[in-house]
Amino acid sequence: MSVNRKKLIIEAATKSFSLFGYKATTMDQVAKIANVGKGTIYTFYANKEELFKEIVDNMIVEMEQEANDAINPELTFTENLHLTLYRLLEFRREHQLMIKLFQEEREIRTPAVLEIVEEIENAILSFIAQKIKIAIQKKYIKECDPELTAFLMLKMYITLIVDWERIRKPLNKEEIAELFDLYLFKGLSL
Amino acid sequence: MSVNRKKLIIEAATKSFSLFGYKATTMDQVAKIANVGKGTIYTFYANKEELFKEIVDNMIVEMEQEANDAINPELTFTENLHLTLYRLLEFRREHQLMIKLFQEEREIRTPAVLEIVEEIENAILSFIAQKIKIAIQKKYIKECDPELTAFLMLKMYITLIVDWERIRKPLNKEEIAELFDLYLFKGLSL
DNA sequence: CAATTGACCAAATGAACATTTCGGTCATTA
DNA sequence: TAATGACCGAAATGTTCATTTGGTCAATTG
Repeated sequence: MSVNRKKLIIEAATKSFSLFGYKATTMDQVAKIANVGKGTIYTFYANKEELFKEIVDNMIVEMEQEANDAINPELTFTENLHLTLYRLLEFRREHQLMIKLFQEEREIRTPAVLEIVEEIENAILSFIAQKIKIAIQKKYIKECDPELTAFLMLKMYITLIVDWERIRKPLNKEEIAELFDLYLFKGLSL
Repeated sequence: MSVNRKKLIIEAATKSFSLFGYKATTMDQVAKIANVGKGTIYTFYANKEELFKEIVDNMIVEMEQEANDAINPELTFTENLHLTLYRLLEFRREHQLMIKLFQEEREIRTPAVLEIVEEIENAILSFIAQKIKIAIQKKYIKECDPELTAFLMLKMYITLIVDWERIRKPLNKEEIAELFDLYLFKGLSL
């Protein structure tokens, strides 16, 4: 074997999906970028969707590493949670593939992309839920449903960062941290 | 004047928009239901969109009455807030026009409907923001940005009722009240 | 004469058909 | 035996044309 063709294909596919999204990426294109015959792709992956899934799964693994790296054991749970979520959202903003996918999800609604975006959301959710479970065990926070809490946290974060930006001026890192802390942890009641 | 033609037109249009949505409602249809010449509609409204706006504005007024009726001065601010939001969401679920509009917003994306749905959301938001301002003044809750808080509350409520229902079993009225109270008012910190 | 009407028009819509694109196969090749 | 790219059919896309529909206005009505 002269070169690792599978690796070439993965690299080419990652590049193309990131640049053009799922729908606009053709198998011919991937084959061409990878300098590989189109049929070769089908010796490794049964179809376009499977190839896509491989690329996205790689990305999810990277995301989890990214998130874990953000955690600093010397800081409080709240601070760490915020750092982690923020890192994930920054990651999303930076990461070409992520951006293309979320765009494609709302604009084009390709079924394969809808499915995958849901998978990504689930990966993020179970990651957060995991951390919440530990926090409850260690009595850092009140007793609560970890999954529902994770869900609410993610939605709230997205609301603060993405949705609010659409109608008012965007909030910076510190403001978001403060608000997140006020609303979810301290609570509004006096 | 034998009959109030404007009233006939409003009733016919309300019926048709509620039943078929904005796009699927034709001016011929409205004229026919109202037993009125099509041209007569144009003596009262410049175009279809204006007629639509009249109908929706009526609905918003009804919604505000509905919400205000839900308020019971003997209950706490938190309880009242919950009752109000819940009533609004129930209202939305019950009200034909509201349902059709929200459907049309995500499925057909008629520009006129997108605009109007935004207007409805704004009406709800300023209503909540109003109540929050009073609550801050009266020291019922902590100092905070009323608009952002209203925005977050609405999104959180929708998350709990609509979004969560899509992935897990739906929450009932009491559960939602409890969660809303836990997360937003009491806070998670110990 | 003021209010009302519906035939009429231009623009938007969508059905039907033609054309192109693209995922996936497989006979051929190295 | 691994790799390839010409080829196939289905699905997406583009095109044409008949129908629908928002809006106008001359005729009509009371």
